[in-house]
Amino acid sequence: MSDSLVLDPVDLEILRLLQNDARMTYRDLAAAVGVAASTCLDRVARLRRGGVILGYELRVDPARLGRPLEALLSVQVRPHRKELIGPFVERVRALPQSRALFHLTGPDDYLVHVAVAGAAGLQRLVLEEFTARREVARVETRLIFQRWECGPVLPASAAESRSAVEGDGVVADG
Amino acid sequence: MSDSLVLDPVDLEILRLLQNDARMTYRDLAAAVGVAASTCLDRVARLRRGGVILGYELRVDPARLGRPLEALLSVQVRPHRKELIGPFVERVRALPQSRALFHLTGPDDYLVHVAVAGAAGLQRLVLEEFTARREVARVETRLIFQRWECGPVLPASAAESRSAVEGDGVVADG
DNA sequence: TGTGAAAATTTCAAATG
DNA sequence: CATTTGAAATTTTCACA
Repeated sequence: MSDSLVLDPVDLEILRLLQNDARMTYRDLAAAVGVAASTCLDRVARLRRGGVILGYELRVDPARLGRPLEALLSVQVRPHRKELIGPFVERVRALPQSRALFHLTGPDDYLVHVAVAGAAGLQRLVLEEFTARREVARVETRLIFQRWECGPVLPASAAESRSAVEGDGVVADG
Repeated sequence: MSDSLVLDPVDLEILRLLQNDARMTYRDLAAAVGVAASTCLDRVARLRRGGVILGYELRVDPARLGRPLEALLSVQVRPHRKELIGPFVERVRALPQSRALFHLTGPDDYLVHVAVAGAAGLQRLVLEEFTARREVARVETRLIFQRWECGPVLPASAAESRSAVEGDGVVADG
């Protein structure tokens, strides 16, 4: 858990490949990266100990499990006090429809990603589990038409972090 | 890819366990579920062929990769035509800061989940990659204070799908 | 679906540069 | 001192009962 964990090109390539397919064998990983399998094992163990790798997840299709409709619920929790938000968070996390929960800046404090069987199930969820609660002041429901995954998470480059108003021009695309 | 894939209790338990730890061995899985390892292998292969299991993901900590700040960008794409949104989607997906992209109902068409090095990097990203684009009419930025994972995705029960206004009472919590 | 054996992989201790 | 080698332990995988 040390905060300074130096990642060399081998680590980065391992992370890139494993984010593409987490079940790649150490043997294949080693061949792709150009080191021995045991070195891959060491590196992955170090990345795990260092907190870079948090775990291995199974990606499932909610639609195939009878949840073809996904939505994002923006929820405003009224008196935003610890005594209320603690139970609220735990209750939302325990809902079988919940996939993820975010605490955000802005007027809508929480965002809940849910997967449901259909519009009726969504209505029921919003009315019974959110609107009906005293601590919930407002719920805004938006359906997810489509979702795209993006590339692997890689270390931020120096250029990404530079301020937009200093350094080289802001919108100079010529 | 057949649409009707019957999932028995063994399948469900395998899905539940694998969503908890996708690297569980078939041997351990078999012991936990109470069937032979080869049966687990068969079931997982069937679930994969059936499209229930989409893949295996590595969960990494963006903060450990120099991206301690995450945000959600609500983006309104102005003339919402195919010729514009195709390139927009692909450009956003290719950004190293992007983690996920959603097409939503509502006034803000797209939601982009990003991970950046800090406020300066976020400002630069919003100004240069979104606001500066002709097709982007509006961007609203909300920071993610915290994120919680929820339980595994499991099949929707009949009760979940029932309409809220028919059947047994709506808010009868007595 | 289970059994058991073969193939492949993971994992580790000792050797290497 | 990280990396590789090579072999042992474990796991995956498959043919057949």
